[in-house]
Order: sequence, then C-alpha cells, then structure tokens
Amino acid sequence: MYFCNVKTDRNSFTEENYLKAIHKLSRINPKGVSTNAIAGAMETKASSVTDMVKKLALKMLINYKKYQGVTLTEKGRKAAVSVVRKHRLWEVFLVDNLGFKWDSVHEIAEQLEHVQSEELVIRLDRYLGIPQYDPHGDPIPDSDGNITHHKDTCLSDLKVNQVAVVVGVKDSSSSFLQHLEKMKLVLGASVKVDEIVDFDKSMSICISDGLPVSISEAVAKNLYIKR
Amino acid sequence: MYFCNVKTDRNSFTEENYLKAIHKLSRINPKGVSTNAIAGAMETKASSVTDMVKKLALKMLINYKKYQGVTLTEKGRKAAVSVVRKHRLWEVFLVDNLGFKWDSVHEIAEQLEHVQSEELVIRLDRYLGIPQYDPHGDPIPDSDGNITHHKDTCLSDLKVNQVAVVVGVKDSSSSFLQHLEKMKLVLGASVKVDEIVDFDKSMSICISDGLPVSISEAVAKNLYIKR
DNA sequence: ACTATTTTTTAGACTTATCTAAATTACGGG
DNA sequence: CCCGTAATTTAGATAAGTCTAAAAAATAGT
Ligand SMILES: [Mn+2]
Ligand SMILES: [Mn+2]
Ligand SMILES: [Mn+2]
Ligand SMILES: [Mn+2]
Repeated sequence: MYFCNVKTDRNSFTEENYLKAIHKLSRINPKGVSTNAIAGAMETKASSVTDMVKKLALKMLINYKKYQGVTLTEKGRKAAVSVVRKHRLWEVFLVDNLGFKWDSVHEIAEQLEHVQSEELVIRLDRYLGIPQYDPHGDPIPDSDGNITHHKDTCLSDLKVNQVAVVVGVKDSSSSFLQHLEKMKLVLGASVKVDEIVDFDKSMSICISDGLPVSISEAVAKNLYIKR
Repeated sequence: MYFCNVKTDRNSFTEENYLKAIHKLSRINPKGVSTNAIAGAMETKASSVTDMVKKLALKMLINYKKYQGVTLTEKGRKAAVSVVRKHRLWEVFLVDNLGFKWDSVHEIAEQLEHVQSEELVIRLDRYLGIPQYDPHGDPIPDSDGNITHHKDTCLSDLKVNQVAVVVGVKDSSSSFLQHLEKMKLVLGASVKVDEIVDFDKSMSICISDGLPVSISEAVAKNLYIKR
C-alpha cells in the first residue's frame, strides 16, 4: 500500500463489501470493529484488511487509528446502507417477481447490490411497492439511509405456552432456510411453545396450530419473533 | 503477461466485455478482428488488447495467431452471446417494467449483463414474456445462443414514395436516441419518403402520416426498417 | 525489391487487491 | 512490572489489467 486515489467518488465492489461488513459488525461492536472481525466476515486475511482500512480511511469512509479498530464515518455509513438497501430490494424482486425461493437469492443479490444507478434504485423500489422488509425479514433502509430495526426477541427467549409470530431469521444461510422451510417455519407463521427441554434447551413448538415439533436451541436462537 | 489461470471456468467482467466486442466486430469482419479494431471498441490501447487476446486464446475462447487477428471459438461465441442475451433482456426489463426511456438503459444493462446466474436469466426471460427484441430493435439471442438478425435494410435504402416501418437503430447512443424521440421516430413508427435531396442525400419523410420533416443522411443510415 | 508507414507485439512500469512470513504492539496473569 | 500470547501491522511477493515507449512485423507505394 503505497499510494491512493482519493479523487474517486465511487467505491469498488471490494470497498463496498468491506463497508457492508463493517456496518454489520458495528451493530455488535459499536465502539470499534477489529481487524480480525472484518477478516472473518470477509473471509480474507487480517493483513489484507489492514491495507483496505487504510484506503477507506483515506477516502474518509471510516475512522481508523492503528490498533484501535474502525468505525464508519457518516459518509461511510451512507455508502454501506445504500448497498444494503440495494441488496434487500433485489432480494424482494427475485422472490416476489421472479419466483425464487428465499434460500437462493442471497448470492445473486450479492452481485446485484453493486450495480450503480440512483435512478434504478428509485424505480425498483417503486416497482416493488416500497417494501419494508426483505424475504428474510430484514428491514430495507429508506432512501435517506434510515433503518428501523424490529428484530429484538428470539424464539429462544419465549417461555412455555407463550405465542408469537416469526418475523425474521438471523442466519440467512441456504441450509438453515431450507431446514426451516421443511418445517413450514416461514415468515408470518405463528408459533406456540409447547415444552422446553431443560437438558439441551431444545423446544417443542406448535407451528401455525399444527402438531408439536422439536427444534434445537440453535434454531430457536436464529429466529426472530414478535409477540 | 507471464502466466495464466486457465483453470477458471468463469470469465471476468473484462473478459466478457472483450468477448462481446469481438463478437460484434466479427459481424463486420468475419475472417478475423484486428487488434486495433478491438482497442477502438473497448476504448483501450492496442498493447492491452494483445495481452488480453493471449489470455482469451489460452482459455480457448478465441483463435489467435500473432499478427493474424482473432476469431471466436464456439466456446467463445457461446460466452459472448450469453452476455448479449443478458444485456438485452435487462434492457427490456428496465424499459417495459421500470419505465426507463430507451436512451438511458444501455449503461445500466452494461453492468447487469455481468451478473452470473443461469436461473436468473431463465426466470427473467419468462417474466418478461420471452421477448424477441430489445428496446432498440436488436434481437435477443435464445437460450441456445441462436440469433435471428432481422435488420438488413436502412431507411437510406428507400426511394421516393416508398413506405416502411422503423424496426431498429444501428447507433444506440443516448444523443441519437434522444434526437429520434424528439421527432417521434421511434420503433414501430411508419415512414414514407417524401423527397430525397440529391446534394447531401438528406431526406424529407412523413412520420406516422404526419407532416414532412427533414432528416440527414447520417440519421437515415442509422435506422433499420421493414418494408 | 526497397523503403516508408502502419499495425502489432514486447518490455517495463503502475494500480488494486490479495497472500505469507516476519516484526510490532497490546493485553492479561502472575 | 514483566512476560507470553494474541492481535495487528509491515515487508515483500503475486495476479489481473492497464499504460507508455520501443522493437518487430506486415503492408503499401514507388
Ligand atoms: Mn441477503
Ligand atoms: Mn457484495
Ligand atoms: Mn445496450
Ligand atoms: Mn459490459
């Protein structure tokens, strides 16, 4: 890392992916995201991250001081949220309009999110009916960059006999989503806690008034619900 | 250019753009596309082209022998046509569904054409009603890579009093399309040749039975028509 | 057939993004 | 406070794609 082209206003695919990762990690670690955390999220090495954060800092997208971790600047936050907005809008399009299943849209959206055109985002948003949530229940940022997080309680927080509605998933991996689908544990489904096994914290639940089925603690912890 | 990763089956954005350019130029120059012609189309330097064609040849996408010009292999043709198909399908989507004007979709399609997903192309094609032509009248290759070129005669080929319908444009530049739009000279419009000025080959034509308007030879040569 | 010009290729350098290995810095436990 | 370990940064290398300048090959004109 010798020199840097600060004059460019546009960010590369890679830069956008770093910003998105930092933005996501900031929610867990608001005081500063560590180099290692970013490397983990980006599936790259810490040394590569160090190079990149230097560049992002030069472009005034993040605050970075050696060994201190990084935080997004307002400019960086805007850029990150814009990518998230595009990602989630495209996921809605793929599921609602093209008929994709919710477990196979993430990878494609990962590419579509980098298409550059203000006009396109505005028109797509309107075309889709200004949706508030993506197919996994994640909130879609508005055009000003505001996000309203509604996911607070997990299915694992419920007690026996409590009732709720599934509103989101924490893990969006294909394997997890397919597993949920098999049990008809999809967004909008109602759940009632039938029993909690003390030994392994697994739950027996009734999905949409069906017969009780058992789910592991891992599943319960990755499902967001609304009471 | 020292070494090359032949193992990758996927082509990079840049490689795809080169293939697309070579494919387009092959129609004018079927015996072999010159380095300079590619450099012109790609807005790059001849030396960069030489490097790239070596790589594409290693990947068996083109036939290349020094100083001989290049031709696409069947594998290369398939790859090029696949990109063209995606480009044109996305243009249809942008105009028909999102309400873009035909003069502002090319740049966005230039990005969307590189999104990798077989499934996406199939579903998009179906969603759009398996369209045969893009917003500029260019034929959309089918899923097997077949293209039926229908553009053969230009408006400039017509004689006085002959009648035809506009079916395509040769130049898809924003400025040309906007110029056409102002005269209501859009796809599907009928034209009748009122007069041909011998001096500069400019034409006076009636568009959709309207009053005669004058167009330059340059415009007439860039409009495809069907009699 | 022999130049003169154009076209194409090569050589060497630069940028972005990545890696491995080595050097620094930070931090927690005694 | 010191020391060992973990986290982070640096140094140096690689790969893709680009460029300029120079060399080599092809082509054209006489
Ligand atoms: Mn996603
Ligand atoms: Mn991405
Ligand atoms: Mn186009
Ligand atoms: Mn392109």
